Amino acid sequence: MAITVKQLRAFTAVAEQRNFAAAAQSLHLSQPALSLAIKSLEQQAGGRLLARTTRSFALTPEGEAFYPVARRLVSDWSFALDALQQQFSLRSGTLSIAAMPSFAGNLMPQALADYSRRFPAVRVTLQDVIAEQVVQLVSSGRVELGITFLPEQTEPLSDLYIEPLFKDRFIALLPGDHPLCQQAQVSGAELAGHNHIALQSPSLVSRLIGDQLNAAGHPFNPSYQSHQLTTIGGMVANGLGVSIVPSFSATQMRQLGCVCLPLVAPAVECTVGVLYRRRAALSSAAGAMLETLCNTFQRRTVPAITHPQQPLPARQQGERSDPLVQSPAEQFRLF
Amino acid sequence: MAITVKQLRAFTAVAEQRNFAAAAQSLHLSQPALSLAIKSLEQQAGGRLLARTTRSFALTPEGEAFYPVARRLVSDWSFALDALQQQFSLRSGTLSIAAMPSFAGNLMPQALADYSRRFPAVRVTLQDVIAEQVVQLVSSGRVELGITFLPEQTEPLSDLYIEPLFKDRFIALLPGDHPLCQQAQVSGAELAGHNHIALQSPSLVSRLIGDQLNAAGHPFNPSYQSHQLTTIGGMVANGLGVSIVPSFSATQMRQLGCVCLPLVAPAVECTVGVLYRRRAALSSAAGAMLETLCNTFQRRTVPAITHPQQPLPARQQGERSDPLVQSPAEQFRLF
DNA sequence: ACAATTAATAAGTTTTACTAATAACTAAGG
DNA sequence: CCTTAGTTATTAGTAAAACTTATTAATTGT
Repeated sequence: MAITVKQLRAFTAVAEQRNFAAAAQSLHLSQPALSLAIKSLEQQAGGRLLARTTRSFALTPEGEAFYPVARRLVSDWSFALDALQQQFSLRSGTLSIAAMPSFAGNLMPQALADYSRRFPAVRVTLQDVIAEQVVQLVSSGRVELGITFLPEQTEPLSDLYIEPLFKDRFIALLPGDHPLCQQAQVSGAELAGHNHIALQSPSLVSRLIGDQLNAAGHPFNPSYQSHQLTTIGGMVANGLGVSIVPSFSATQMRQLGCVCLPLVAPAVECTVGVLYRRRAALSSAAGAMLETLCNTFQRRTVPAITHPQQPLPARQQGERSDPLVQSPAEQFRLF
Repeated sequence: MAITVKQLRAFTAVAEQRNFAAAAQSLHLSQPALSLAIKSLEQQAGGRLLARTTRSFALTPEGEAFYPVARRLVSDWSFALDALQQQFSLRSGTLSIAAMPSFAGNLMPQALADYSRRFPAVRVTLQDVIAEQVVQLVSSGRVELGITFLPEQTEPLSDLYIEPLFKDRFIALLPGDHPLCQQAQVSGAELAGHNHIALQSPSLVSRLIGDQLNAAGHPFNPSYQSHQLTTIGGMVANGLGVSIVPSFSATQMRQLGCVCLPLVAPAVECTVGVLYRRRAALSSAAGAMLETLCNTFQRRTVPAITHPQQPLPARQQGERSDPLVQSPAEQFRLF
């Protein structure tokens, strides 16, 4: 027993059309239903809004005063709820994500292209920041998704969820004129004698590399550091030293004049994954991006993941079957 | 199947209390009902708003974005409908009425006092204008009620409704030192030889007076005219002539120094009534004023009305039994 | 006064909303 | 790892409401 949206719609329709039967039709209602709706509205309001007889029609002074108010209420209502539905159906909205620079520059574009082709109305903000900041941005809630290397075990990822994408095998970066370039691959031992150029250290990535090299008995003491992948590429290309970088930056590195060779003994590997706070709390826009990332990268070369991983069901844009259900197997927590 | 106000209230309550059971209680609902309301809201919106598990609670990004919107919608809704109910229950609102000056100055105050005692929150605007303008203001809709003398028959009152209040017998106005003042009453014949001072002429009132005097065989040719009753009183008091005015201005006239005597042979009578456009189209504020006027004046001295007239049922302020019903006998149309 | 038009009412059915009871799920504690 | 406590979801049954068709009442123009 409260005034409903339907009743206000009924009122505005009748006030506009000045005729119950016509208004009822435009509301897809029978005329008696409309009569009852108006009657109920008037009872709850405490007085008449429509001065109606069978042959004449007018608004009461109260009705006259209330009509624009009702119109406004109804239109605000529709507008707000349309906007909400639009957000869910990805016909609008914004998405903030963060990715480590190597990924943002080399792999992200193809996922972004796919995504924005499917959801052209969603505005995407991509921040390329170093791995540590990716984690920070996600856990502080300033971005919804973060893409970075996943620490192998028991790292301070607090209560973030992860979605592994693929395991990347790092590659050795050599100057074009370096003797090792003649080989088909390079070992940790062969790199040991050279100057190492690393991304800023201490950092997640350089620690990952260092750990794995050290575990194999090779020292890792970078001589130079840079924040930018392109700088590293340039330094290596100009003979300042060698470096170890993710394989997916190979194209970029070759363009800078480096030679890229597989790194073996030890093979330095690291898993790239997506971070987020709570699976259920992802926006539709973020959920769709996560799905796009999985579709694009999870069935990649090395299906390296320890957990059995099945790709997300391809949730189509038009399909609205039941976006609320989600397969529980999709999600798991770190440690 | 549409999003309802109740659902949005449910959403805001849960979002605020972060707990279904508590929110359900504050909404006077059972917890399952609230669950269903939220579920239905989410289904119609197209996605989740609340990221809830049995142990954790959060808003999804969409829910976070929608919460202030929902709050606003709900509060606008409540505000607008409260205002409407207030208007009907006469706890706010405005009322515009017009009355001819003699009534506005002499009788209206007591009705106004009663009204504003009962409905102190209603703002009343009273225009005192000549009879013709009263009719104009009512029929143009610029005031809701008009109080004036009613033309006896078939006058151009277009489609206005009337509520007769009482029949007033006009009185003769004489200078204090006039020989006729010694009499208990004055006849038309006795006034015939004197200068007549009338309200502006041609006007409804002076024509009414003239018609009735002429019908009795007495000439009526006013020598002076004035727009103001007080001016007429002053002129009569100073011996410029005699006049015929409504009896209810007697007090005012005596204060100005005139002598008031009953006018007989012919007794000039005219009915004072309330005009309005459509009974059903009266605002609550106007309806209450009409009722007040009837209560105050209809059971007065001369119950002169031709139509059988029963006073309006005293509709009390607090009583809200059924303000929509109205006894059909209360209303009738002129011609 | 009658016919035509329009709103209100009545009766019956379908749909919706609610409650109580129960199940399912999550996180904490043993 | 299992249990327990606390919380939400589901189910089933019932009460209420909203809707539709058919009918009645009322008003205005002829």
